[in-house]
Amino acid sequence: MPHKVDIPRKSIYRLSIYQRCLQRLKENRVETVSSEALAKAAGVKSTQLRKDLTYFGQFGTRGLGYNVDQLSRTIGDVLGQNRLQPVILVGVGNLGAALLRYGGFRKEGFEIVGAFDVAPNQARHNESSVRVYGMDKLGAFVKQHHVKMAILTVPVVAAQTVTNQLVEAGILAILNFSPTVLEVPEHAVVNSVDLAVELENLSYFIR
Amino acid sequence: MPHKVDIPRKSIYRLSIYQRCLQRLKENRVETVSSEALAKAAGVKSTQLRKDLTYFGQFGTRGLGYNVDQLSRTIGDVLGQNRLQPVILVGVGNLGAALLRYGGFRKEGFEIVGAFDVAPNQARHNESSVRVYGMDKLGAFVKQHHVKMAILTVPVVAAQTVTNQLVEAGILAILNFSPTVLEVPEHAVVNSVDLAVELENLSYFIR
DNA sequence: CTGTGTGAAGGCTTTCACAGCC
DNA sequence: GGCTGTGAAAGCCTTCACACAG
Repeated sequence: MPHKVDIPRKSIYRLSIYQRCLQRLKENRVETVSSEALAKAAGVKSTQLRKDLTYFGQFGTRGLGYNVDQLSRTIGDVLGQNRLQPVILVGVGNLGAALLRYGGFRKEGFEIVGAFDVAPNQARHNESSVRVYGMDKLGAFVKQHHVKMAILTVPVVAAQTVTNQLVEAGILAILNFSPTVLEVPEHAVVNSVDLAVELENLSYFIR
Repeated sequence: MPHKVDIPRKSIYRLSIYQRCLQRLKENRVETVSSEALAKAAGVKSTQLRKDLTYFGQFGTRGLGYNVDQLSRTIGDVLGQNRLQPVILVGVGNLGAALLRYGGFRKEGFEIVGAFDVAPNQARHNESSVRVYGMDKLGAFVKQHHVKMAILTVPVVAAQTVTNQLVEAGILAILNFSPTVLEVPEHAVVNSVDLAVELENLSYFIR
Protein backbone atom coordinates (compact mmCIF):
# COMPACT_ATOMS: atom_id res chain seq x y z
CA MET A 1 0.00 0.00 0.00
CA PRO A 2 2.74 2.49 0.75
CA HIS A 3 4.60 4.22 -1.98
CA LYS A 4 7.60 5.71 -0.26
CA VAL A 5 9.62 7.35 -2.95
CA ASP A 6 12.90 7.39 -1.07
CA ILE A 7 13.44 3.69 -1.64
CA PRO A 8 16.22 3.11 -4.18
CA ARG A 9 14.96 1.78 -7.45
CA LYS A 10 17.75 -0.75 -7.41
CA SER A 11 16.48 -2.15 -4.15
CA ILE A 12 13.17 -2.90 -5.82
CA TYR A 13 14.97 -4.74 -8.59
CA ARG A 14 16.86 -6.78 -6.06
CA LEU A 15 13.64 -7.63 -4.25
CA SER A 16 12.60 -9.51 -7.38
CA ILE A 17 15.87 -11.42 -7.39
CA TYR A 18 15.50 -12.31 -3.73
CA GLN A 19 12.00 -13.51 -4.47
CA ARG A 20 13.33 -15.89 -7.12
CA CYS A 21 15.85 -17.34 -4.73
CA LEU A 22 13.23 -17.68 -2.03
CA GLN A 23 10.95 -19.55 -4.40
CA ARG A 24 13.70 -21.99 -5.16
CA LEU A 25 14.35 -22.47 -1.45
CA LYS A 26 10.66 -23.08 -0.89
CA GLU A 27 10.65 -25.76 -3.56
CA ASN A 28 13.50 -27.42 -1.70
CA ARG A 29 11.51 -27.32 1.54
CA VAL A 30 13.96 -24.95 3.18
CA GLU A 31 12.18 -23.09 5.98
CA THR A 32 14.76 -20.63 7.21
CA VAL A 33 17.56 -18.74 5.52
CA SER A 34 20.21 -16.32 6.74
CA SER A 35 20.90 -13.03 5.03
CA GLU A 36 24.35 -14.39 4.29
CA ALA A 37 23.05 -17.43 2.40
CA LEU A 38 20.25 -15.64 0.57
CA ALA A 39 22.55 -12.82 -0.43
CA LYS A 40 25.05 -15.26 -1.85
CA ALA A 41 22.36 -16.91 -3.95
CA ALA A 42 21.26 -13.51 -5.21
CA GLY A 43 24.81 -12.40 -5.92
CA VAL A 44 24.90 -9.46 -3.50
CA LYS A 45 26.42 -8.63 -0.11
CA SER A 46 24.51 -9.66 2.97
CA THR A 47 24.48 -6.15 4.39
CA GLN A 48 22.84 -4.92 1.25
CA LEU A 49 20.14 -7.55 1.47
CA ARG A 50 19.40 -6.60 5.06
CA LYS A 51 19.36 -2.92 4.21
CA ASP A 52 17.02 -3.54 1.29
CA LEU A 53 14.60 -5.38 3.53
CA THR A 54 14.57 -2.78 6.26
CA TYR A 55 13.04 -0.31 3.85
CA PHE A 56 9.87 -2.32 4.25
CA GLY A 57 10.08 -3.46 7.86
CA GLN A 58 11.73 -6.06 10.04
CA PHE A 59 11.22 -9.64 9.02
CA GLY A 60 14.13 -11.57 10.46
CA THR A 61 14.82 -13.27 13.76
CA ARG A 62 18.18 -12.34 15.21
CA GLY A 63 20.48 -15.27 15.66
CA LEU A 64 18.37 -17.32 13.28
CA GLY A 65 17.56 -15.69 9.96
CA TYR A 66 14.44 -15.24 7.88
CA ASN A 67 11.42 -17.46 7.50
CA VAL A 68 11.43 -18.31 3.81
CA ASP A 69 7.70 -18.51 3.35
CA GLN A 70 6.89 -15.38 5.30
CA LEU A 71 9.59 -13.28 3.64
CA SER A 72 8.47 -14.46 0.25
CA ARG A 73 4.90 -13.43 0.94
CA THR A 74 6.00 -10.05 2.25
CA ILE A 75 8.07 -9.33 -0.84
CA GLY A 76 5.17 -10.52 -2.97
CA ASP A 77 2.97 -7.94 -1.28
CA VAL A 78 5.46 -5.17 -1.89
CA LEU A 79 5.86 -6.08 -5.55
CA GLY A 80 2.13 -6.55 -5.95
CA GLN A 81 2.49 -10.04 -7.30
CA ASN A 82 0.07 -11.76 -4.97
CA ARG A 83 -2.83 -10.96 -7.26
CA LEU A 84 -2.65 -11.94 -10.92
CA GLN A 85 -1.93 -8.73 -12.80
CA PRO A 86 -3.47 -8.43 -16.27
CA VAL A 87 -1.11 -7.25 -19.01
CA ILE A 88 -1.63 -6.51 -22.68
CA LEU A 89 0.95 -6.90 -25.43
CA VAL A 90 1.08 -4.55 -28.39
CA GLY A 91 2.90 -5.49 -31.58
CA VAL A 92 2.67 -9.16 -32.50
CA GLY A 93 5.79 -9.57 -34.63
CA ASN A 94 8.67 -11.95 -34.02
CA LEU A 95 9.44 -10.92 -30.49
CA GLY A 96 5.86 -10.18 -29.50
CA ALA A 97 4.66 -13.58 -30.68
CA ALA A 98 7.50 -15.29 -28.83
CA LEU A 99 6.55 -13.53 -25.62
CA LEU A 100 2.90 -14.52 -26.10
CA ARG A 101 3.87 -18.16 -26.42
CA TYR A 102 6.30 -17.97 -23.55
CA GLY A 103 3.65 -17.68 -20.84
CA GLY A 104 6.21 -18.02 -18.04
CA PHE A 105 5.07 -14.72 -16.58
CA ARG A 106 2.04 -16.30 -15.03
CA LYS A 107 4.12 -17.95 -12.35
CA GLU A 108 5.39 -14.50 -11.41
CA GLY A 109 1.91 -13.06 -11.16
CA PHE A 110 1.34 -11.66 -14.64
CA GLU A 111 -1.08 -12.77 -17.31
CA ILE A 112 -1.19 -11.52 -20.86
CA VAL A 113 -4.92 -11.12 -21.33
CA GLY A 114 -4.91 -9.70 -24.84
CA ALA A 115 -2.68 -8.73 -27.73
CA PHE A 116 -2.99 -5.94 -30.27
CA ASP A 117 -1.58 -5.32 -33.72
CA VAL A 118 -2.22 -3.07 -36.69
CA ALA A 119 -2.78 -6.22 -38.77
CA PRO A 120 -4.35 -8.65 -36.28
CA ASN A 121 -5.11 -11.29 -38.89
CA GLN A 122 -1.67 -11.71 -40.34
CA ALA A 123 -0.05 -11.44 -36.92
CA ARG A 124 2.00 -14.45 -35.89
CA HIS A 125 -0.45 -15.55 -33.25
CA ASN A 126 -0.24 -19.25 -33.98
CA GLU A 127 0.15 -21.60 -31.01
CA SER A 128 -0.75 -18.96 -28.51
CA SER A 129 -4.14 -18.92 -26.82
CA VAL A 130 -4.08 -15.16 -26.47
CA ARG A 131 -6.38 -13.36 -28.89
CA VAL A 132 -4.99 -10.69 -31.18
CA TYR A 133 -7.17 -7.61 -31.70
CA GLY A 134 -6.91 -4.59 -33.95
CA MET A 135 -5.60 -1.37 -32.48
CA ASP A 136 -9.08 0.18 -32.55
CA LYS A 137 -10.19 -2.23 -29.82
CA LEU A 138 -7.45 -1.16 -27.43
CA GLY A 139 -9.15 1.62 -25.50
CA ALA A 140 -12.32 -0.32 -24.69
CA PHE A 141 -10.40 -3.48 -23.80
CA VAL A 142 -8.11 -1.73 -21.34
CA LYS A 143 -11.03 -0.11 -19.59
CA GLN A 144 -13.13 -3.25 -19.52
CA HIS A 145 -10.39 -5.49 -18.13
CA HIS A 146 -8.84 -2.86 -15.85
CA VAL A 147 -5.44 -3.33 -17.45
CA LYS A 148 -2.67 -1.13 -16.10
CA MET A 149 0.40 -2.67 -17.72
CA ALA A 150 1.50 -3.13 -21.32
CA ILE A 151 4.35 -4.83 -23.13
CA LEU A 152 5.40 -2.85 -26.19
CA THR A 153 6.97 -4.78 -29.06
CA VAL A 154 6.26 -2.58 -32.07
CA PRO A 155 8.78 -1.21 -34.58
CA VAL A 156 10.63 1.97 -33.63
CA VAL A 157 8.65 4.18 -35.98
CA ALA A 158 5.38 3.27 -34.28
CA ALA A 159 6.64 3.24 -30.70
CA GLN A 160 5.84 6.78 -29.62
CA THR A 161 2.46 6.87 -31.35
CA VAL A 162 1.38 3.62 -29.78
CA THR A 163 2.72 4.77 -26.41
CA ASN A 164 0.49 7.80 -26.62
CA GLN A 165 -2.48 5.57 -27.37
CA LEU A 166 -1.63 3.36 -24.41
CA VAL A 167 -1.35 6.27 -22.01
CA GLU A 168 -4.54 7.71 -23.42
CA ALA A 169 -6.28 4.41 -22.76
CA GLY A 170 -5.22 4.48 -19.14
CA ILE A 171 -2.12 2.29 -19.15
CA LEU A 172 0.22 3.26 -16.29
CA ALA A 173 3.27 1.07 -16.89
CA ILE A 174 5.00 0.05 -20.11
CA LEU A 175 7.71 -2.53 -20.67
CA ASN A 176 9.30 -1.23 -23.85
CA PHE A 177 11.32 -3.37 -26.25
CA SER A 178 11.63 -0.76 -28.99
CA PRO A 179 15.11 0.69 -29.22
CA THR A 180 13.99 4.25 -28.63
CA VAL A 181 13.39 6.69 -25.80
CA LEU A 182 9.69 7.04 -25.00
CA GLU A 183 8.06 10.17 -23.65
CA VAL A 184 5.28 9.64 -21.14
CA PRO A 185 3.47 11.89 -18.68
CA GLU A 186 4.59 12.08 -15.07
CA HIS A 187 2.12 9.51 -13.77
CA ALA A 188 3.24 6.74 -16.12
CA VAL A 189 6.34 4.52 -15.87
CA VAL A 190 8.46 3.01 -18.62
CA ASN A 191 11.09 0.30 -18.32
CA SER A 192 13.08 -0.27 -21.46
CA VAL A 193 14.82 -3.45 -22.52
CA ASP A 194 17.16 -2.71 -25.37
CA LEU A 195 18.93 -5.78 -26.68
CA ALA A 196 21.38 -3.92 -28.90
CA VAL A 197 22.38 -1.67 -26.03
CA GLU A 198 23.08 -4.71 -23.86
CA LEU A 199 25.22 -6.25 -26.58
CA GLU A 200 27.12 -3.03 -27.14
CA ASN A 201 27.74 -2.75 -23.46
CA LEU A 202 29.20 -6.24 -23.32
CA SER A 203 31.22 -5.50 -26.40
CA TYR A 204 32.86 -2.58 -24.62
CA PHE A 205 33.91 -4.67 -21.66
CA ILE A 206 35.66 -7.38 -23.65
CA ARG A 207 38.10 -5.20 -25.51
CA MET B 1 41.98 0.11 -27.10
CA PRO B 2 41.85 1.58 -23.63
CA HIS B 3 40.01 -0.13 -20.86
CA LYS B 4 39.95 2.41 -18.10
CA VAL B 5 37.97 0.85 -15.33
CA ASP B 6 37.01 4.09 -13.62
CA ILE B 7 34.43 4.93 -16.24
CA PRO B 8 30.93 4.45 -14.85
CA ARG B 9 29.13 1.50 -16.35
CA LYS B 10 26.09 3.66 -16.77
CA SER B 11 28.03 6.04 -18.97
CA ILE B 12 28.75 3.16 -21.33
CA TYR B 13 25.07 2.36 -21.49
CA ARG B 14 24.25 5.93 -22.29
CA LEU B 15 26.87 5.99 -25.02
CA SER B 16 24.77 3.43 -26.84
CA ILE B 17 21.70 5.60 -26.49
CA TYR B 18 23.56 8.63 -27.79
CA GLN B 19 24.73 6.54 -30.72
CA ARG B 20 21.14 5.73 -31.61
CA CYS B 21 20.16 9.35 -31.56
CA LEU B 22 23.18 10.32 -33.64
CA GLN B 23 22.28 7.72 -36.23
CA ARG B 24 18.83 9.18 -36.52
CA LEU B 25 20.31 12.66 -36.91
CA LYS B 26 22.64 11.37 -39.60
CA GLU B 27 19.71 9.94 -41.52
CA ASN B 28 18.12 13.36 -41.37
CA ARG B 29 21.27 14.95 -42.78
CA VAL B 30 21.93 16.91 -39.61
CA GLU B 31 25.62 17.76 -39.39
CA THR B 32 25.98 19.42 -36.04
CA VAL B 33 24.23 18.97 -32.73
CA SER B 34 24.50 20.69 -29.36
CA SER B 35 24.80 18.73 -26.12
CA GLU B 36 21.48 20.25 -25.15
CA ALA B 37 19.65 18.88 -28.19
CA LEU B 38 21.30 15.47 -28.18
CA ALA B 39 20.73 15.06 -24.46
CA LYS B 40 17.08 15.87 -24.86
CA ALA B 41 16.70 13.21 -27.53
CA ALA B 42 18.44 10.70 -25.30
CA GLY B 43 16.37 11.64 -22.28
CA VAL B 44 19.24 12.88 -20.08
CA LYS B 45 20.65 16.19 -18.85
CA SER B 46 23.09 18.00 -21.11
CA THR B 47 25.74 18.19 -18.40
CA GLN B 48 25.62 14.46 -18.05
CA LEU B 49 26.09 13.95 -21.75
CA ARG B 50 29.12 16.24 -21.77
CA LYS B 51 30.58 14.55 -18.71
CA ASP B 52 30.07 11.13 -20.29
CA LEU B 53 31.91 12.22 -23.41
CA THR B 54 34.86 13.72 -21.59
CA TYR B 55 35.73 10.29 -20.23
CA PHE B 56 36.92 9.55 -23.74
CA GLY B 57 38.25 12.87 -24.91
CA GLN B 58 37.10 16.22 -26.25
CA PHE B 59 34.96 16.10 -29.34
CA GLY B 60 32.95 19.28 -29.38
CA THR B 61 33.50 22.76 -30.67
CA ARG B 62 32.68 25.46 -28.14
CA GLY B 63 30.00 27.79 -29.25
CA LEU B 64 28.89 25.30 -31.89
CA GLY B 65 28.37 21.76 -30.69
CA TYR B 66 29.38 18.33 -31.91
CA ASN B 67 29.92 17.07 -35.43
CA VAL B 68 27.34 14.30 -35.76
CA ASP B 69 29.33 12.07 -38.03
CA GLN B 70 32.58 12.39 -36.15
CA LEU B 71 31.03 11.86 -32.72
CA SER B 72 29.17 8.84 -34.00
CA ARG B 73 32.35 7.28 -35.30
CA THR B 74 34.18 7.99 -32.06
CA ILE B 75 31.46 6.34 -29.98
CA GLY B 76 31.46 3.45 -32.41
CA ASP B 77 35.15 2.98 -31.77
CA VAL B 78 34.69 3.03 -28.01
CA LEU B 79 31.85 0.50 -28.15
CA GLY B 80 33.73 -1.63 -30.64
CA GLN B 81 30.90 -1.61 -33.12
CA ASN B 82 32.86 -0.54 -36.15
CA ARG B 83 33.75 -4.14 -36.94
CA LEU B 84 31.01 -6.73 -37.26
CA GLN B 85 31.14 -8.74 -34.05
CA PRO B 86 30.25 -12.45 -34.33
CA VAL B 87 27.81 -13.75 -31.75
CA ILE B 88 26.38 -17.20 -31.06
CA LEU B 89 22.98 -17.99 -29.60
CA VAL B 90 22.42 -20.95 -27.32
CA GLY B 91 18.94 -22.34 -26.70
CA VAL B 92 16.64 -22.19 -29.71
CA GLY B 93 13.24 -22.19 -27.99
CA ASN B 94 10.54 -19.55 -28.34
CA LEU B 95 12.63 -16.59 -27.42
CA GLY B 96 15.83 -17.85 -28.99
CA ALA B 97 14.13 -18.50 -32.31
CA ALA B 98 12.53 -15.05 -32.24
CA LEU B 99 15.90 -13.43 -31.70
CA LEU B 100 17.39 -15.45 -34.57
CA ARG B 101 14.71 -14.21 -36.92
CA TYR B 102 14.95 -10.66 -35.65
CA GLY B 103 18.32 -9.94 -37.19
CA GLY B 104 18.17 -6.25 -36.31
CA PHE B 105 21.45 -6.55 -34.45
CA ARG B 106 23.41 -6.45 -37.65
CA LYS B 107 22.79 -2.77 -38.07
CA GLU B 108 24.34 -2.27 -34.63
CA GLY B 109 27.42 -4.27 -35.51
CA PHE B 110 26.51 -7.76 -34.34
CA GLU B 111 25.89 -10.87 -36.36
CA ILE B 112 24.55 -14.15 -35.05
CA VAL B 113 26.83 -16.58 -36.84
CA GLY B 114 25.55 -19.80 -35.33
CA ALA B 115 22.98 -21.24 -32.95
CA PHE B 116 23.16 -24.22 -30.61
CA ASP B 117 20.59 -26.43 -28.94
CA VAL B 118 20.45 -29.79 -27.20
CA ALA B 119 17.97 -30.90 -29.85
CA PRO B 120 19.11 -29.05 -32.97
CA ASN B 121 16.70 -30.84 -35.28
CA GLN B 122 13.48 -30.10 -33.48
CA ALA B 123 14.59 -26.57 -32.69
CA ARG B 124 12.35 -23.83 -34.04
CA HIS B 125 14.81 -22.67 -36.62
CA ASN B 126 12.34 -22.16 -39.43
CA GLU B 127 12.56 -18.92 -41.40
CA SER B 128 15.97 -18.10 -40.02
CA SER B 129 19.09 -18.51 -42.12
CA VAL B 130 21.22 -19.22 -39.08
CA ARG B 131 22.21 -22.86 -38.72
CA VAL B 132 21.42 -24.72 -35.52
CA TYR B 133 24.09 -27.10 -34.23
CA GLY B 134 24.20 -29.62 -31.40
CA MET B 135 25.91 -28.60 -28.19
CA ASP B 136 28.86 -30.87 -28.94
CA LYS B 137 29.87 -28.60 -31.82
CA LEU B 138 30.10 -25.52 -29.60
CA GLY B 139 33.73 -25.60 -28.54
CA ALA B 140 35.17 -26.06 -32.01
CA PHE B 141 32.84 -23.50 -33.55
CA VAL B 142 33.73 -20.79 -31.06
CA LYS B 143 37.42 -21.33 -31.63
CA GLN B 144 37.15 -21.51 -35.40
CA HIS B 145 35.05 -18.36 -35.77
CA HIS B 146 36.77 -16.41 -32.98
CA VAL B 147 33.47 -15.81 -31.23
CA LYS B 148 33.67 -13.87 -27.98
CA MET B 149 30.00 -13.16 -27.28
CA ALA B 150 26.99 -15.38 -26.65
CA ILE B 151 23.25 -14.90 -26.19
CA LEU B 152 21.86 -17.36 -23.67
CA THR B 153 18.21 -18.36 -24.04
CA VAL B 154 18.06 -21.75 -22.35
CA PRO B 155 15.73 -22.85 -19.52
CA VAL B 156 16.79 -21.97 -15.98
CA VAL B 157 17.84 -25.51 -15.08
CA ALA B 158 20.40 -25.58 -17.89
CA ALA B 159 21.65 -22.01 -17.54
CA GLN B 160 24.65 -22.50 -15.24
CA THR B 161 25.80 -25.69 -16.96
CA VAL B 162 25.69 -24.11 -20.38
CA THR B 163 27.39 -20.99 -19.02
CA ASN B 164 30.27 -23.14 -17.83
CA GLN B 165 30.53 -24.70 -21.27
CA LEU B 166 30.56 -21.27 -22.88
CA VAL B 167 33.28 -19.95 -20.61
CA GLU B 168 35.24 -23.14 -21.15
CA ALA B 169 34.97 -22.64 -24.89
CA GLY B 170 36.42 -19.17 -24.59
CA ILE B 171 33.34 -16.95 -24.58
CA LEU B 172 34.02 -13.69 -22.74
CA ALA B 173 30.62 -12.00 -22.68
CA ILE B 174 27.15 -13.43 -22.17
CA LEU B 175 23.78 -11.79 -22.65
CA ASN B 176 21.62 -13.87 -20.34
CA PHE B 177 17.84 -14.18 -20.66
CA SER B 178 17.43 -16.96 -18.09
CA PRO B 179 15.86 -15.72 -14.88
CA THR B 180 18.77 -16.78 -12.70
CA VAL B 181 22.06 -15.45 -11.37
CA LEU B 182 25.03 -16.82 -13.30
CA GLU B 183 28.46 -17.44 -11.84
CA VAL B 184 31.37 -16.70 -14.14
CA PRO B 185 35.11 -16.26 -13.62
CA GLU B 186 36.59 -12.81 -13.19
CA HIS B 187 37.56 -12.36 -16.84
CA ALA B 188 34.04 -12.93 -18.19
CA VAL B 189 31.08 -10.50 -18.21
CA VAL B 190 27.37 -11.21 -17.94
CA ASN B 191 24.49 -8.87 -18.64
CA SER B 192 21.12 -10.23 -17.63
CA VAL B 193 17.77 -9.33 -19.09
CA ASP B 194 15.03 -10.63 -16.86
CA LEU B 195 11.57 -9.94 -18.20
CA ALA B 196 9.72 -10.96 -15.06
CA VAL B 197 11.93 -8.71 -12.95
CA GLU B 198 11.13 -5.79 -15.23
CA LEU B 199 7.41 -6.44 -14.97
CA GLU B 200 7.58 -6.78 -11.19
CA ASN B 201 9.49 -3.56 -11.01
CA LEU B 202 6.83 -1.74 -12.99
CA SER B 203 4.16 -3.38 -10.90
CA TYR B 204 5.70 -1.87 -7.79
CA PHE B 205 5.65 1.63 -9.18
CA ILE B 206 2.00 1.69 -10.15
CA ARG B 207 0.53 0.91 -6.77
C1' DC C 1 27.40 -16.74 20.29
C1' DT C 2 24.91 -16.21 16.02
C1' DG C 3 22.83 -13.32 12.92
C1' DT C 4 19.64 -9.14 12.24
C1' DG C 5 18.89 -4.04 12.20
C1' DT C 6 20.86 0.48 11.52
C1' DG C 7 23.32 5.04 12.06
C1' DA C 8 27.48 6.63 10.16
C1' DA C 9 31.20 6.45 6.83
C1' DG C 10 32.67 5.78 2.42
C1' DG C 11 32.38 5.60 -2.54
C1' DC C 12 30.30 6.51 -6.73
C1' DT C 13 27.35 9.29 -9.96
C1' DT C 14 25.00 13.32 -11.09
C1' DT C 15 24.46 18.13 -11.05
C1' DC C 16 26.11 22.74 -10.49
C1' DA C 17 28.71 26.72 -11.53
C1' DC C 18 31.67 28.80 -14.15
C1' DA C 19 36.11 29.13 -16.77
C1' DG C 20 37.55 28.85 -21.46
C1' DC C 21 37.25 28.73 -26.43
C1' DC C 22 34.96 29.60 -30.97
C1' DG D 1 26.92 35.32 -27.29
C1' DG D 2 26.78 30.50 -27.39
C1' DC D 3 28.17 26.21 -26.01
C1' DT D 4 31.74 22.95 -24.41
C1' DG D 5 34.82 21.14 -20.71
C1' DT D 6 35.54 20.43 -15.85
C1' DG D 7 36.67 20.97 -10.80
C1' DA D 8 33.77 21.20 -6.86
C1' DA D 9 29.41 20.24 -4.47
C1' DA D 10 25.48 17.61 -3.85
C1' DG D 11 22.99 13.52 -3.88
C1' DC D 12 22.52 8.70 -3.83
C1' DC D 13 23.73 4.02 -2.83
C1' DT D 14 26.65 0.67 -0.68
C1' DT D 15 29.47 -0.89 2.95
C1' DC D 16 31.09 -0.80 7.59
C1' DA D 17 30.88 -1.28 12.46
C1' DC D 18 28.55 -2.39 16.05
C1' DA D 19 24.34 -2.40 19.08
C1' DC D 20 20.98 -5.58 20.13
C1' DA D 21 17.82 -9.62 20.20
C1' DG D 22 17.15 -14.64 20.46
